[in-house]
Amino acid sequence: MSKRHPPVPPAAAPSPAAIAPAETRVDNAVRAITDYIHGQGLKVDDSLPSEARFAEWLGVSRTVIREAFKSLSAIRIIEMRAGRRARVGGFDGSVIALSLTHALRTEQISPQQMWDARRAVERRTVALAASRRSDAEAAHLLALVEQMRDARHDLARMTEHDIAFHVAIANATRNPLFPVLVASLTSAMRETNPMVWRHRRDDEARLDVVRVHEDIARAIAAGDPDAACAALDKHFDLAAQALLTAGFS
Amino acid sequence: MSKRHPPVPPAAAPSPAAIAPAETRVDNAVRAITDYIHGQGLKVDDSLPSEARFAEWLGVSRTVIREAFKSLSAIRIIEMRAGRRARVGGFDGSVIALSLTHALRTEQISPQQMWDARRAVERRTVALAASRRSDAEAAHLLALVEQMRDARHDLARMTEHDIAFHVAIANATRNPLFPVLVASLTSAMRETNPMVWRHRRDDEARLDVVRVHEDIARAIAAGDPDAACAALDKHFDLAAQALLTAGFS
DNA sequence: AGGATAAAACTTGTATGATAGGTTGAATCA
DNA sequence: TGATTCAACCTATCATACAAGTTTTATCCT
Repeated sequence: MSKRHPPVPPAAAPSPAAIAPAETRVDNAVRAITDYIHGQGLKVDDSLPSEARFAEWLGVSRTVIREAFKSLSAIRIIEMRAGRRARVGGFDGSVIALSLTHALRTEQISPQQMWDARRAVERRTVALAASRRSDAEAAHLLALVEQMRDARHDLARMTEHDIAFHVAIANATRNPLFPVLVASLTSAMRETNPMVWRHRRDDEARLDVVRVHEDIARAIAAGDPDAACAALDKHFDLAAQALLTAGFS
Repeated sequence: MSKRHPPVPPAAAPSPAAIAPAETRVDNAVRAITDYIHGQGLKVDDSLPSEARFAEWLGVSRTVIREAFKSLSAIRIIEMRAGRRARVGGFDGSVIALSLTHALRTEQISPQQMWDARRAVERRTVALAASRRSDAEAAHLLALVEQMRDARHDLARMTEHDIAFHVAIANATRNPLFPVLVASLTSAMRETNPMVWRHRRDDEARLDVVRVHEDIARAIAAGDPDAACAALDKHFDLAAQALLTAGFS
C-alpha cells in the first residue's frame, strides 16, 4: 500500500464537522449581527451600524456582511434600503407564507394538509373572536360576507375578500400572531384555490360558499363560540369535499 | 417661486412607486429564480444552474445573483454549499422558528400569545394523534415522558425532551405540517422557558409538569381524543399560570 | 434668528476581476 | 472492475470602484 503522492492523509475518517455543511463566514456574520440586535436590545425600526462598520468589527470584507444582511433581510429580521442604514424589521407573515408556498409548490405538503392546519388554527380564532370581537368588528365581518356575495363570479376579488374575512376574524382575537398565521396559511393557497373554484360552476354552489362564511360571521356577531366552531367545520368540510372533486388526491 | 437651479422637477407629487421601496436588481433576480424553479417544476434536491449562468441570462453581475441566492437560501428555498450547485431546499420549520423568535425578542408578540397559538395547533394534533397513532408511537410518547421525569432537574435536557414530546405527537398526525408548526412555535420559546422554570423550585411543582404530559401521552395511547384534549388544556393552563407567576404581564 | 437650500459625508446597490478551496465526473491505472 | 487522479467547474471571499439614495452640515437669504 505505497502512496506516491501523500497530499491527503488517508481520508481521515470523515470528521463529524464534515457532516454538517461547514460554517461559512457569512453564517458567523449572521449570528454576530443577530447577537448584536439582541444584545443591544434593539426593537423594531431601530437602526443598525453600517455594513462597513460590521465588516471592520468582524474582520471580514463588506461582501460577507452584505450577504449576511441580505439573509437577515430575507427573513425580515432587518429591512434594507439604498442609502439608509438597515433597521430592525417588523414581524409580518410574509416569510412564513413564502416558506409554505414553496412547500406546496414542491409538493412537500398537500393542499389537504394545509387546509387541516388552517382548521386547527381557525377553530381557535373563531372561538376567541366570538367572545372578544367588538361591535365594529362584527359589522365588518358581515360586510365582508356581502362583498363576497357580490364578487362570487370574480375569482380574484373573491379570493381577496375571502382572505380578508379570515384575517379579520383572526384580528378580533387580539393576538397578533393569529392574523399572521392565518394570512400565511391562507395566502399560500392562492395557487391551488383557482383549480378548486373552477369546479364550482353553478351559482348555487358558489352561494353555498358564501353562506358558510355568513354562518360563521353571524355566530361571531352573536357571540356564540360553539356555533362559530360548528359553522367553521361546515366551511372546512365543504372545502375538503371541493378538493376531492377537483381531483386532489 | 423662482427656482435658481432646477435640477429636480418640483418634487412631482410622490409617485406611487416612491411609497413602496424601489425594486432592486436582487429582487428581480429572486423572482426570476423562483419562477425558474416553479416553471421547471423542480422538486426538493434538484439542482439549479450556476450563479454565472443566471448572471448571464439576467444580464446582471454575479454579485446580484449571489445575493439573490443568499436570500433564497435564508428562507430555505434553496440550499447552498461551496463547490456544489445550489439545490432546491426541503421544507423545515427553521425559518418560521427564526421569524417567531425574532418577534418574541423584539416584543412584537408576548409569550402568552405564542402559547395560545400553540394551544390552537396542539388541540388538533393531540386529537389526531389519539386516533392515528401507531403502537410504536404510543410507546415512544410514554418513554419520552419517563425521560422528562428523569431530567426534571436539568433544564436543558428537560427542554429538549419537552420539545421532542410535542413534536412526536405532531408526527403521529401524519401531516408533516404539524411537526413543523409545533417545532417552530415551541423552539421559539427556548429563551423564555428558563425564566418560567426557575419559578418551579420544588420537586412537586416539577413533577406536576411531568404528570400533565403523562396524562396526554396516556390519553393518546388509549386512543381517546377528548381525554387528550382535556389533558392538553390542563397542560396549557398550568403553563399560563406559571407565566403569570414568573411575572410576564 | 429662522428657515429654506445647496454641499458634503455617508451608505447602500452593483460591477469587475482575482484567488482559494470544495465538488464532480471523466480519464487513468492497478 | 474498482480505486485513484486530475481537470473542469463552482462557490466563498476579497479588494476596489463608482453610481445613486439619505442624512447631516454648512450656507445663504430674509
